[in-house]
Amino acid sequence: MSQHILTAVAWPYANGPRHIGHVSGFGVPSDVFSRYQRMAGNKVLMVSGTDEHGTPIQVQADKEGLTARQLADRYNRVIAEDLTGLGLSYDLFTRTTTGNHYAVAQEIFLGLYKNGYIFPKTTMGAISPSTGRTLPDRYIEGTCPICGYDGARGDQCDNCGNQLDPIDLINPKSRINGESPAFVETEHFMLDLPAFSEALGTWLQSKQGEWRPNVLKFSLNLLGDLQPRAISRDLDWGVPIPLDGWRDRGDKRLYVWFDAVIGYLSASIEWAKRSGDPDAWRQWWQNPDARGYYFMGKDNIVFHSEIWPAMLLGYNGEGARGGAVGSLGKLSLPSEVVSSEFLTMEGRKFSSSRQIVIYVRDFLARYSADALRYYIAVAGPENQDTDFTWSEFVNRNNGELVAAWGNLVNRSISMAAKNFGAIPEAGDLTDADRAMLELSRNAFPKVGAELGRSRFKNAVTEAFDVVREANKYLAEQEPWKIKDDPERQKSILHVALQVVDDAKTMLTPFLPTSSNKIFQMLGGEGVWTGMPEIREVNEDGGPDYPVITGAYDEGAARWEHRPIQAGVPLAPPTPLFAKLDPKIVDEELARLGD
RNA sequence: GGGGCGGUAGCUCAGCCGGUCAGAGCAUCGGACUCAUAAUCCGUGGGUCGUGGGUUCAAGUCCCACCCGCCCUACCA
Repeated sequence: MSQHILTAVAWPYANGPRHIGHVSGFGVPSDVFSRYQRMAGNKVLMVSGTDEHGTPIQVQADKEGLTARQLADRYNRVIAEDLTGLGLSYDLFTRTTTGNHYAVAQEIFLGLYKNGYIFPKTTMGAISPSTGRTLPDRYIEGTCPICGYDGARGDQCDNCGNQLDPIDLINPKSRINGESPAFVETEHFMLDLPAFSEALGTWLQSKQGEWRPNVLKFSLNLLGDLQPRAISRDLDWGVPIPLDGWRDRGDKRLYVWFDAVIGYLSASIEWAKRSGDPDAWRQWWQNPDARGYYFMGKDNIVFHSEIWPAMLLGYNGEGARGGAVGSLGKLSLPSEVVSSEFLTMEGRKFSSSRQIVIYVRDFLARYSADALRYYIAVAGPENQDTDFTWSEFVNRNNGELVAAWGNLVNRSISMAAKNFGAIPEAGDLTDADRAMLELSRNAFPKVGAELGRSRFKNAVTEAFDVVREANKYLAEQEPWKIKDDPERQKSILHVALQVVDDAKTMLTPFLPTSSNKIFQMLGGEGVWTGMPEIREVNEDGGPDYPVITGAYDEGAARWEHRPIQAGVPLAPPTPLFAKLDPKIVDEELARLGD
């Protein structure tokens, strides 16, 4: 019954703090999913970390006079704090610059190499003459050979829209330092993706009807046109290539995406080591009954539905060339790739450089994590691009979180506390009482089913139906009017509090902080649902680094109706959610750049 | 250029295999109520479902073309 569920969450790139667009795609959905699965009794392993290699981090570090490692250290911590502040329940949120990650990435490379799925090839590529580093196409600009536009990038001309090869640009210049790029022959390792097209096709076909159709169609379509893909770069920042003659070279590293996707596995292994059972990760990666769910924004689909599965197939010896299973043993492919669309900001794309952005930490400094989590769950880019507006945020917060849900909790507990000082006993139940209780209990399987298939909007809507029904029930029963019949009053309030408790349970994946408070208000002892914490760790006495982890299994939260106990003392409640002054809309809009 | 997704009430969005699918929440307007953070409850108006064709007894729902937005297009991550 209990299943092992791997929640693999996209790795944020450590070149800046995260904004709410980032966390709406991978962060909140993956956490809602994981919290639900834990409550449903499954064994969840939720892993991620910061992705810290690659050219952009090196470039930014150079600009700031730091080493790449120093820059990565800074943003690794900032991002860990952002995600912890949101209450994202990672079992381990680590980073790609650990010795463990290097070792696992190299092991996967070697497994693929031994099976013949990685081969060397000499290609022409642009490098920066002064540093010898790969100059990615997008870092080169010049005059478009087709339309004559001056600001064309190496990969594409923004003016005429044509795709370009940087070697064809007239007067190519590096966008990093203005120098002319050198086009040189350079040897790289290629991942033989065409060798997996058949195996990938079979695998993807088996997901028909299970995955969100946009992800599946997109992925199937790519199969016809798979090309070998370079998985190394001319760069000194990254995971060394684990082959004789290459290992010690300062100028060749694995391509950042190749090592980043391996992070799901290396983080699982690191988690197992830290848990005291170094083999514990195998339950999620090698048990055929385990399920792996990968959460990301739509721009990452190809890496999770094509490249990472191909790497796993190759490591398992399951591509067209066959081969042996690697020394870690056979590894499971994703069960589902859950992709979000994009969030826009007041009708425009998020842009850090143009200040069209709201960073998670700034948001959390002024508003609560639950308010943001609720907004993302109910109005986020689950199936299509959606727009974040401050006025919509205030409306949702004040009208739904505060007025409908917060007020239901407040009015119910307040009335019971004032009149009885405790959870009252229920007497004889009327049809209306029973109907209310039944509606609430019946919502558990309905909301749970939606959560299990990552339909978060449907889930939160179903849960809120219970809230609305409860407000309606109170309006109809009018317990405040029947002071002369305390027994009837007790029954009504008992029912109301029971429904509050049920709704609190069903909203826990979305609103963990406030659900913990309600649990305590109703006399619960200990922790209801665990919250993440940052812990300083190291590897074999090396430098400390922060990880996110938590004791989520210690919480009492279960996905089930929990009878409340009559007689538990109740104190007058304090409001759960802050009502927002509509003036903040203009204040926040003034903070955005134009 | 090629591929994918989206374009549904003022706003944010649901609508799987074609036939109570023209919806929800908020906002508007009218009423009720006072336990509660002036919260809640009842009622109400509002959409030629991007445009133009087509298939069908029947189409937001299938097909074609076009327009707009977003993503990918393999050296951004």
